[in-house]
Amino acid sequence: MRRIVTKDRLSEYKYKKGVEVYGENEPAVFVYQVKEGAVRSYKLLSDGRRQIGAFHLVGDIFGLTSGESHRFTTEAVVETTVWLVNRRSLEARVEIDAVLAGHLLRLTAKNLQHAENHMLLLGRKDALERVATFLIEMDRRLTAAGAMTMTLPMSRHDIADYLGLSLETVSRALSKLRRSGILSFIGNTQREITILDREKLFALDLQD
Amino acid sequence: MRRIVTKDRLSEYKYKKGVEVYGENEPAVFVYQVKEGAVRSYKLLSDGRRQIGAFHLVGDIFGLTSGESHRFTTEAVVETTVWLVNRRSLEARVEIDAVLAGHLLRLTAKNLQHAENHMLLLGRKDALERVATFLIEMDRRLTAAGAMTMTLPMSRHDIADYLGLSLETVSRALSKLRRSGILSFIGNTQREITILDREKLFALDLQD
DNA sequence: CGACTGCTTGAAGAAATTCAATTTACGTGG
DNA sequence: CCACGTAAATTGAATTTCTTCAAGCAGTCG
Repeated sequence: MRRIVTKDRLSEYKYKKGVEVYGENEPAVFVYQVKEGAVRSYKLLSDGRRQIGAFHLVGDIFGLTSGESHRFTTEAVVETTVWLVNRRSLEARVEIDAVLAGHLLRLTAKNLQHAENHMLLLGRKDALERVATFLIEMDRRLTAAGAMTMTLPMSRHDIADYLGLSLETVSRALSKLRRSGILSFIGNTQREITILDREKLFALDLQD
Repeated sequence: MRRIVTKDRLSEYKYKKGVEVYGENEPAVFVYQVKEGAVRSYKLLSDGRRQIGAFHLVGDIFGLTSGESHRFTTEAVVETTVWLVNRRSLEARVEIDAVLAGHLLRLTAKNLQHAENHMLLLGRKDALERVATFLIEMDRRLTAAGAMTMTLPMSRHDIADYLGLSLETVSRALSKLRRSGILSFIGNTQREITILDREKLFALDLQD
């Protein structure tokens, strides 16, 4: 796994399940990379409605912002270990290291691209399409090479708030995909999933 | 108005209403700035559903991407004049000009921030809240200082595809805001709007 | 073992979409 | 300059989709 700054002596930090890493509008002091676990980053409306903008999985860098403060709240989805780098020291290094500067720009651009695709999902896809897109994304990001199955770290509630749906609608969509033979739950948990028919799943995820 | 590269001899180009500037997945050759008019940038699903990710108004820079190709299609909303800069020459300049590099990074970060806020709108706000948020955004971006009224360049259909709604729902929300005395249409067009009660409008746009 | 959390499923309700009709504005050509 | 055809917007009614409310079940963790 590529770390943010390999030369640095990186601090490591552990967060228990559900614990906040940083809050929206807090000063951005550190940049983080997930060593183990998963993190959700979200915004809240004043009445409590929540929109998760992204899940950060093993290897992902998060907390990078060009402003002074964070624009999301982030929390550990499960027990999570992160590496962290002081933001100031990173910025200082950017001044002299053009390669690192390029890395950070491409990272921001990658985040932008994800957000752009997610706007299409949230604005124009129906519930089944959203869940299909989600499964394809997670399959790509957390199914080990050659493995048949993935273990979702997040709850139905988290998935719902990522997809702009209610948790019941997510559950119904997953049940529908299971009944139609596209996926199957493994063991006695509902978070271990095998994609049985990738063709059909891709067909539901209408290309843009 | 700050132009992309003031020292350059900038090319100018005109697009008639509805004409495409560039298509999604086309190689990114130019970076653009709106001199006059307005541009919409959008993604399509294969069955024609459209999600507009942003409107680019006078002064805005668009078409900047870190990849090789554009990730949106863009079209002139009305008769539009743009300045354009060759992307390669811009990148070459970035190598030596750290200030310009900083400008571009902050521009990408600004686009990201807009997308992040828009995800919250698309995922969690209801129709009236979306329209209120839209009006506040447009009021900020295109009401001249001191002016009481704004002229929207885009149709109800465009607004709908920006807000993830049907055009009828947008129309009904605007009518509701008019009936409740929050805004008023000027003249015989429905695109000139005066915000009569900013307080009430802001109250509908729940803070995050 | 038992409270609890997470998930599923059903039924009722709400919100937004679709279909449809009408009105109003707009541009073109006679 | 007016008439006509077209495009844009509004409004109502019917329908669809998703949400909310509710009940029940299973797995987990003290």
